Amino acid sequence: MRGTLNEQMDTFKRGVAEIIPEDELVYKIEKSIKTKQPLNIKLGCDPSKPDLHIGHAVVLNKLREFQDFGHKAILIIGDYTAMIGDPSGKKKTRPQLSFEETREYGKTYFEQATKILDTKNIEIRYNSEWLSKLTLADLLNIQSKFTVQRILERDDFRNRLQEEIEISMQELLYPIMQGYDSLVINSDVELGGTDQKFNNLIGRDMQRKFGKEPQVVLLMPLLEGTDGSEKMSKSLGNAIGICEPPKEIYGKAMSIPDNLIYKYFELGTRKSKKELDEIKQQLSNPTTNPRDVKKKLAFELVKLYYSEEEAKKSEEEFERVFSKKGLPDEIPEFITNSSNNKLIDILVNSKSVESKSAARRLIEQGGVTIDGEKIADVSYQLSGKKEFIIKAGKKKFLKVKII
RNA sequence: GGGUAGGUAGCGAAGUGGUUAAACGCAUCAGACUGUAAAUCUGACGGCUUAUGCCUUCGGAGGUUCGAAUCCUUCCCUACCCA
Repeated sequence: MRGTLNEQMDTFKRGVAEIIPEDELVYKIEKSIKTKQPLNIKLGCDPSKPDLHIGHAVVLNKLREFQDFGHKAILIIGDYTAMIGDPSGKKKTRPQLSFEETREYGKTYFEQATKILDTKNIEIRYNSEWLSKLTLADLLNIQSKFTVQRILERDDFRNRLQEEIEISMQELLYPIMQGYDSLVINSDVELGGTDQKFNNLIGRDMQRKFGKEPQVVLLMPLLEGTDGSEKMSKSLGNAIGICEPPKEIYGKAMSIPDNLIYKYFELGTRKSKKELDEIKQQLSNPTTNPRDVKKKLAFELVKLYYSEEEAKKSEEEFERVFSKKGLPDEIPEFITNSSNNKLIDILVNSKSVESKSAARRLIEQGGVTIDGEKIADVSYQLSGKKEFIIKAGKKKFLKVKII
């Protein structure tokens, strides 16, 4: 254990949306320092989508901070609950996963999460360990502590009720099961996004109803995706995955709207309070081009998940390809023979576009260049050389070799 | 069990016998402008050997019709109300 109460609280409060209740967290930390006992910090993980993005990283970063002060991270892989589907923020019922799938995804989750977490001070638990053993009588006993009204208070449910969108019985049970996890592992603090507030509070209730000291709920803001409006999520296509290639991370970070730069710094990186203040100041200075601050952000993110070297490379390529309209250093090759040298076919056969109609559209709209020259002729054929560089749309490059 | 309203392209939502590959909005893609921003403007947005041509699409299957997303039969699914 290390760190004073103030050091810990300062760190833990950074970037946080809500601590319920804060004075209990103070109490728990004081107790922990006095008894030299680390706190149990719970984080529930939904293994249904094993591609972690920097939205997930927000909470993982916070968990890492707790670890850095010596507290114990307990990752609950919700393999059992994933078979039900978490209704959080969803208007529709999620697809259910098989037991095998959730196990496999859980493993992937852990592998990716350790890009952020300290592997030493961590405990991984699958909630099937206890949930699968519950008898109907156990479940009835747990359920008897809660009322239908209490569960329906949740705004997801309320909204769906109002909008006449189905809610399945098992979804209703989801918060109960998740809350039960807290009881079993004796969590002192549960981390989550603000969308997890209800679930996490049920955990608090659960512990209290069973005579345990209730957990503190610490909620992190949700990070908007690259589109700047929706919450970051892979299915919305606005996520920056932490396992994506460095150039992708860099490029995607550059595409976020300016007003999110600070938030990304605050929630997505490990910058200190002082550094954050500097960034804030730079951004408010009218002579600063926000692009330059954004470049730092993009650099920082690549550095965080890869290395400084990769970050430099990504930055160089970004400048070359997009600022100077040059070529990336790796271009996929496509080899074709001279009897099939129609541009439109090459675009389709190399899977650069989805269909022939799409290829035609792209050409007609001026989105295709060959060796830097715009081609507007749909029936264009490559000839005269053995090698061509085709650019289709904004991001797709193709090196065509004719044999 | 009874009643009512529904199921249309990635999503939302028009259309209720023909000029409908299906209005409109969102999302997406491309172009212009740029900082691969954002905003804005323009265009595209089922597929095909580009054709004022063909094929596939309006929950599934069958039927009526010269012609169906639209009418009929049947099946499946959802919500709401009553019990």
